[in-house]
Amino acid sequence: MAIHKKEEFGKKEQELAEFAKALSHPARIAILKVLAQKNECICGEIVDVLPLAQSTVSQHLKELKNAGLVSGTVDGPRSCYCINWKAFEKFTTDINSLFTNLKAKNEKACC
Amino acid sequence: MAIHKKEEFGKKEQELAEFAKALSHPARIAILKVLAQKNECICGEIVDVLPLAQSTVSQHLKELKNAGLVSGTVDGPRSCYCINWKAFEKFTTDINSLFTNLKAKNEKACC
DNA sequence: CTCTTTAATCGTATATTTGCGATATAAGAT
DNA sequence: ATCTTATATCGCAAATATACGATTAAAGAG
Repeated sequence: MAIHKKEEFGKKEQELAEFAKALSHPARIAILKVLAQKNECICGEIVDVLPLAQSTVSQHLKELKNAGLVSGTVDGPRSCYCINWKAFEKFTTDINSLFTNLKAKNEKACC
Repeated sequence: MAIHKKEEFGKKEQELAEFAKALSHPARIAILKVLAQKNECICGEIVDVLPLAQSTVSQHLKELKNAGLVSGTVDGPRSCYCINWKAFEKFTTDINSLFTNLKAKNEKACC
């Protein structure tokens, strides 16, 4: 039991869910916020700002990278990250295309 | 160890993360899609459409309800659910206010 | 009242996430 | 070559999430 059934849903649903999962932890939201504010893509400065160990932050960054929300390059002894704005736009667009345009049709909620 | 530290982040971050978590499973996305399409708020019809057991669907609905994305009322022997569009708007607005307006300032990504 | 239908909840197994310390890796500095 | 600095990765413990069957609860049908 408990074999996860995520694969049995539509591609769009899976994609959106993956994006959402990347945003589903306050630490990752906070990381994105830092990256958005500082234009020069930070790295270990994030560790200083967050209440988490270096290894944990590194893990969160990896997840954001895997989800495509962040890109990172090695810069000498340190790593440089920044937000992938395109992926962000895709995310909000996908949400809207799934729900918000349907909203127009039937605004009158029944409960 | 492994005491979760979600509380140590800002309120906004936590709120956004909670919304995102609710959307972080394809089953819940699929449920919202069904609710958005059928104007009359469905209940067990969702079970027929999804590849999941009744109890599992009920659990997912509960999570959506807890996150405020869905509202439900009892209607005789059955339950009636529908989307809370206001919460949805708040979600997309919050995402935008956190990131998208920052984007305008520094479009030129460095990596 | 009893039976059926519909949905929520409980108990449980398994999978995944979160978090940290320790270790490894990689590059610049001395 | 050695030492430092900056990150990533490994291994583990604890917490959560996912899924299901069984049971419970609640209301309409007979």
